[in-house]
Amino acid sequence: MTLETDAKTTKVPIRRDPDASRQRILAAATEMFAEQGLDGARVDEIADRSGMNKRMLYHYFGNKEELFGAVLEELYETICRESTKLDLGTGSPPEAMQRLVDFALNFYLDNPHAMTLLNNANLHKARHLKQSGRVRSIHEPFEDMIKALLDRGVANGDFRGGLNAARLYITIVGLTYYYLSNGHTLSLVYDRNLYDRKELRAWREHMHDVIARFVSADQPAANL
Amino acid sequence: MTLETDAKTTKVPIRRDPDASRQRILAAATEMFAEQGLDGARVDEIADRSGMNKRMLYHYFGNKEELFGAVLEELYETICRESTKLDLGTGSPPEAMQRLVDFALNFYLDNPHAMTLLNNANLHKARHLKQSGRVRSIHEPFEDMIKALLDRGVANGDFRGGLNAARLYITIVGLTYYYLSNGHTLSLVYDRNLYDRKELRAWREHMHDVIARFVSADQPAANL
DNA sequence: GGCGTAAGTAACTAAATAGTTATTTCAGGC
DNA sequence: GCCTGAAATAACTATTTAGTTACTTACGCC
Repeated sequence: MTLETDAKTTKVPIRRDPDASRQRILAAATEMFAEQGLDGARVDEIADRSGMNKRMLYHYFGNKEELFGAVLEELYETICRESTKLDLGTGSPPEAMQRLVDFALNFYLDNPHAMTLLNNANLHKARHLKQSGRVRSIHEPFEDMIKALLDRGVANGDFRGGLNAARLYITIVGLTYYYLSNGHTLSLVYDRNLYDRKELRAWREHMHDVIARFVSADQPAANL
Repeated sequence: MTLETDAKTTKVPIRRDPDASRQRILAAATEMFAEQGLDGARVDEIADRSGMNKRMLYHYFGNKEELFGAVLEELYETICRESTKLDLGTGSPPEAMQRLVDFALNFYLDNPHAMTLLNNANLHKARHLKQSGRVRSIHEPFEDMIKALLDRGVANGDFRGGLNAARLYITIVGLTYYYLSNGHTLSLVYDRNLYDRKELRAWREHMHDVIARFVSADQPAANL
């Protein structure tokens, strides 16, 4: 960063920056926990990767478990921040629904960390997140956005009525998440690489198809 | 104590049973790995729980990683064994498809271990299964069964053509798996317990609905 | 019945690992 | 300028952990 003019001194003064230090630790921890899981991750390596002293990790976060909690909370914030960029109020409802599907798939493609982190959170029955309490409020606006889209689609005659926003969302993310998170074992079973471009493109189209048919008020385009 | 034939005085002879010993270790390991993950599980505790000496674990399985591999392989065998019990050749195609969906959901409900084990396998990019090679052959008959069902449904006029068996299967398991595996964080987000009977029943119906609409040749009846 | 091998045991070890202690260094308010 | 508390460091420790060693005990085969 910015350098002082005193190059002649024997000791290079250490520029302090608490916020940046905290953030660097959090970033290194996110990476490590995602790669190795909560128990597989090593505190010493997190410290090394962040370029910070291990003691600082305890200074800012208390202990390994709380650090993991902080990582998860930040993850939910990221999910929320990205989610609200989506404007589902414009375009035709079916087209907006496609954008919602694309958003979910793109998000987890761009944030591969997210899945292993969430898997670990669930392995521990989400106890690291239960303390937070913020999770719910973080999700709410997103939920409302989907509800509004469904209402708009029904009013429009594109979507059928009685659809549940939460179930729709779990469906979309489920299709994304399982494919990507279990892609290694699935690739083994099906003897091909589910992560390559062609396979991913096919899966995206498949998801569009499944969701379109699910919400559609009438026979989905196929062959009528 | 000069009596020599008394069983309880000197020593109780230990009955040996290699197969049973191996199996007990494997069962204890399955439990532990499922609860705590590969890195969270402790070799000493696996030994304790199985009632065996830790040395036996190394005798039968080599080391912790290979033991984990053995657990995963056994899991795939279980999945295969259960799968082939399904007879999708009888009943109407839509009814058989419903049974397939129920099978997936029931399997993961009855084998909660399976999901955390598979999550761990994927966290380590399935490297523990790559050695096995049996995985693919284990899956094949199941794949064929689904293909046959799809063909039957198309011939029947119930299902549309051009459906891909692998994608259908991934879709069904994805809907099951994500809901159950990430139920803890989802329950937090939606502020209700997704594992209770009512929620589970609703999700089962939702899955039937999604799949029925996906495979249907025509407009699926509104509330089948 | 005795003999070789596999099953089983207890106690050990070397390396890791989460968390601490004691101490120094900087930044900003007065 | 200087003083206080937060930021940072290096070296340490008490445990834990996967894996071993050296040994004993039962089973099956001739």
